[in-house]
Amino acid sequence: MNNLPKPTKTELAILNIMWVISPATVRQIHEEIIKNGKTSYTTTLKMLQVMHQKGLVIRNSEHKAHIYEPTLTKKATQKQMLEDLKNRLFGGSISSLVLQALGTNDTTKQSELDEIKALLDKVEEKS
Amino acid sequence: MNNLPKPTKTELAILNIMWVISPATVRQIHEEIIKNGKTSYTTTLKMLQVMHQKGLVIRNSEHKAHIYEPTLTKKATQKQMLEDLKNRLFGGSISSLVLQALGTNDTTKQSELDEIKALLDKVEEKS
DNA sequence: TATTATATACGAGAAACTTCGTTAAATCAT
DNA sequence: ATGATTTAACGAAGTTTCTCGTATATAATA
Repeated sequence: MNNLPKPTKTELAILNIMWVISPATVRQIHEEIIKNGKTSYTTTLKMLQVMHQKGLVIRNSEHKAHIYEPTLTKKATQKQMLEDLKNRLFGGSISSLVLQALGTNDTTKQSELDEIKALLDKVEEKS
Repeated sequence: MNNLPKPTKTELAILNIMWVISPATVRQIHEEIIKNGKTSYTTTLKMLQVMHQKGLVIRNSEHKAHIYEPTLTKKATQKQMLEDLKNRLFGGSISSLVLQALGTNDTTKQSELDEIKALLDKVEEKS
């Protein structure tokens, strides 16, 4: 169980960058951000300060340029947000969510299908 | 392709009620809402007015008490929000999302597993 | 050491979301 | 018809989220 708030839209965009390049300075993160659109450096800085305040990222302040890192892994965040969506829109049923997800999609690779099947078998064994 | 904004947290809570009892008046929807927590009637009314403004609900104003209904079905909204989550947190890969969802969960019913498998086979045939 | 560059902190404004009170109109009951 | 009830409309205040400028401190460099 984690206690952290769900990241907002903008926070999630920043986390996505951090999961690739962190640990990183604000400058490094900001360089990535401005590849898709204008933003001030101080905007990025403020976002990270707020995220730190919320506990979404941890930081090392030993040096002048602080080093930031996500508190949760990408996988843990995926789990958290799937859980949230499941509860708020799928009546708490993960299989309902999965069914809808599979039904929606029409371009799943064979290798991925196999992976899903394998996982299904594993889940099945446990019951 | 639909053009509607993603419903906010509170809007989604209202939509969940409407998918069960709509078409419905503000009063009817509000009665459901106050079953879990206090809210003023005018708050519910305002939410519905804003949702109508955004196109999330349609309404019939022939009578004094307007009749509201969601614009999209629950299924269409599920699809929309899964699509959004997929793009923002799963690099656009639905199978990655499904794998994570199945891995997270440990209480899937056998009947649901069978349903998922059947759907997988169907998806597979199309390739 | 003095100047310049780079970083953090902070506050304030803009924008989106949520809540609620007041007003006025329509409907109902007496 | 008159008064009470129910409803919609509206504006405004409270919250959260996002953006940015200014001030200040630290580090680099000339």
